[in-house]
Amino acid sequence: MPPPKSRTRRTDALSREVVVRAAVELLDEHGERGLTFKLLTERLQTGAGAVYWHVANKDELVLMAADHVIGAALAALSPEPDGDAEARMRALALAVYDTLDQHGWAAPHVIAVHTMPHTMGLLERIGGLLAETRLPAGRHFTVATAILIYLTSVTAQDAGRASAVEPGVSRDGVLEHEARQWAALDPRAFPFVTRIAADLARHDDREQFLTGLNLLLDGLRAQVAAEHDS
Amino acid sequence: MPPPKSRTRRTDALSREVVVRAAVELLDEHGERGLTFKLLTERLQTGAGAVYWHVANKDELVLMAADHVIGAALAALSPEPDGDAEARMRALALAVYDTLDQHGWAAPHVIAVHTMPHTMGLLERIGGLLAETRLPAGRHFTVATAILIYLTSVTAQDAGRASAVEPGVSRDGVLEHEARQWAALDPRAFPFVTRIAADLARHDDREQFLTGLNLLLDGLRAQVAAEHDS
DNA sequence: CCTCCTCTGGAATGACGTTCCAATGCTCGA
DNA sequence: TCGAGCATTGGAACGTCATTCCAGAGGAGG
Repeated sequence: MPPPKSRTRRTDALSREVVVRAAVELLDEHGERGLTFKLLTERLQTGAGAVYWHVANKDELVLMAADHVIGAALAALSPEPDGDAEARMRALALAVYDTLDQHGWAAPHVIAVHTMPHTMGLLERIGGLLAETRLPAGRHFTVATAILIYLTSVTAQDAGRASAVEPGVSRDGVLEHEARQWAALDPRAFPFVTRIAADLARHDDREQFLTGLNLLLDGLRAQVAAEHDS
Repeated sequence: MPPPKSRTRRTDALSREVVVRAAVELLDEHGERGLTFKLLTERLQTGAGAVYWHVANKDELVLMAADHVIGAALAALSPEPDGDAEARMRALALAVYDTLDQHGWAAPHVIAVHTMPHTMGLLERIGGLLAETRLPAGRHFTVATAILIYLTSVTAQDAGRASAVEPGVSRDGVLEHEARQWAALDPRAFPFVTRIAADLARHDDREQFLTGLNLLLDGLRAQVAAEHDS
């Protein structure tokens, strides 16, 4: 135990890294709303001023925490799996999906700024796979960002449902309730929504993510083929 | 002018509708962070208690404001345009994109809950167009929600960049700064990102949205064709 | 040993969302 | 026409939070 009371320099030095890691822990435990400087300083056994010496403000802290999570996901993935570019794209996307699903607060922040180091690493991975296809280079930017956006935002959507309200209701509970609302609509005004209400209650988030991703990848393949024909 | 001072019932009655409309105004003017009950009660010439009589809390208010915006966008679109289902899908998506682009705060909330009345209206429109294609009914739910999610989340991304910091920097300024950061990376570690850095500065959000949407629609057409072959 | 400079802890501040409550006038039955 | 009850209002009060401020403590370098 380091000297406990005196207003002195600590041996277990504070640092950006330490603060961010503690923030990730608290975000995982309590969600974005539950991350407060009170909790953070308690866990770090320090005061607000010390934390503010290392990070500019709460926004920046959350941003760095989200980037930290993406970095961990990419690091855990390092050995490139086998298969063609499309299969590896799917594997990459699913790995990131699973990570963001575990850290429900992170997804909305991943693409908030384009210059977070690990977000750029993720985009680099996507782009590297894209470069293996015969998609014209002029479209690489658009397609890569479309995939990145789809990935992060669908996850944000799924995770938001999971952690919307703290305890009491499960993800399934929310879905069932929403599905009942859909089913109760007037079928003449809402023929489509009433028809698919059951699908909402039954669907699996991860599987649906994959279906949408396949839609994107099929579109990509179709565009490559069309380009090649003409 | 109604009686100005006495703590009395007003002739220009408060109502959910009035409160939500005022909230939309303030959100447009000051963004989500700038919407406070102080500003709201000042504009409505009332007190906090009166507002809380009509809405449960700030979260619900923002949700209703976002739904209000979607409702306005759908209403302005009512006459169905010509063309096949795919063309009309594009027109619908672009109209909603433009509306959400004008109300930068709204997009993240549109799909936060599946039971907002006008969100369901939007899904109904998408589904109606989907039903005209030969996509098997079993996939309608997944594809429709994939399109809805793409629509709202790309808009959220674009709008976030526009209104991230209040004044001082334009959308172009942010993009240019981000592009410079990309270009400054080590090309050996980030061959892809450095190569497309110029595209980031040059790209048009709306056009890119359309490209991604076309990717989805091409994928849809390819899947329909494949289904029909087998 | 003295002097910056880095880093720390906690007190103080101001803004905000939300709750509470006394007061008011409309509505409706008598 | 009158009174009771109820929907509605305005604002004061409260607790929480992010952020700022500051007085100091150690280490590094002269």
